[in-house]
Amino acid sequence: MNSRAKYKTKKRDMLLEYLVSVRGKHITAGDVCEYFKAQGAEIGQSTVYRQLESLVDDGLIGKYLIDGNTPACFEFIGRDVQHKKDSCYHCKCEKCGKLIHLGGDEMKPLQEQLLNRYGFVLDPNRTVLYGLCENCK
Amino acid sequence: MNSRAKYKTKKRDMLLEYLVSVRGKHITAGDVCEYFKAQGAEIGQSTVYRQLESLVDDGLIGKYLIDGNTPACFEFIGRDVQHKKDSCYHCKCEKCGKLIHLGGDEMKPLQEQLLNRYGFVLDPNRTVLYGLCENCK
DNA sequence: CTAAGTGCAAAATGTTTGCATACTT
DNA sequence: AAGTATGCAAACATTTTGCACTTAG
Repeated sequence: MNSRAKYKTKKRDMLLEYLVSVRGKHITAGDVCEYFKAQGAEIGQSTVYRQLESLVDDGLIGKYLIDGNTPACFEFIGRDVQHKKDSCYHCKCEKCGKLIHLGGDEMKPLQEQLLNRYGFVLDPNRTVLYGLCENCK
Repeated sequence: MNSRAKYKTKKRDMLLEYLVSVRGKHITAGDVCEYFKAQGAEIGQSTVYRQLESLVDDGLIGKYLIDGNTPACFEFIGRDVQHKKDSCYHCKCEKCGKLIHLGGDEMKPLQEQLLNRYGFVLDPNRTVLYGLCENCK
């Protein structure tokens, strides 16, 4: 939780580049390891975990927790503050596991209401809306 | 996800009773084990996990995830539909743990929007809005 | 040269599972 | 009696850590 990058390293760049290339998808630490292993350009798993954490701290990627039995997911956010503010709440179907990404605008009213009424600031990264999707309900 | 109780057992009752007695608090599987160990009335950890899961499936308790490095939390919800309706959604502060209970009306707009736009039905018992409270932000 | 990053293997953590035994109905 | 619950120990999966080595600045 306090691992800002100080050096610009090759592995870090590769990692970020990969996350950018799959922008919009949810990627686990395992996915990352697998991907690079397949490329022949292996990155040690400790490095993967440490750099992912660091990228989160630097605000370049987001970390999402869908449920307890699923590994943490990471996703490129962007470098521009604009985009960050709005990014990504998620709905998860309790039955089939389907994920729905929400645009920031969809949560904005609730966000503001909670702020005004309780002084509560919603955290997009930790908040998952559970329920049943179209097909499962 | 499919472990409804078929028998009424002593251990299950003890577990539920405990959850009721600490109603409003978030309890982990570890907390449960510890508590009963301290009582001398030990319950095996597999039983704790299995019964907690079963109680969730039966809708008597809720399961919440604070973050990836923290174990899953459980909390008594209630047996009566009445109470369920009222207890609805809640916000939890990631820092101090403070819980804010929301009235159903506060979530209604979002609920309806998700339904209309995605056919997604929110589950109040399973959904926790995480963020920072007034004092912690 | 110094501080930071890397990789390995080992540990820590939280949760699940196989199986023999005990309990509910 | 038949089916379920329990407890143990072992298995699992994910993530973290200690330490020697390498690399960036």
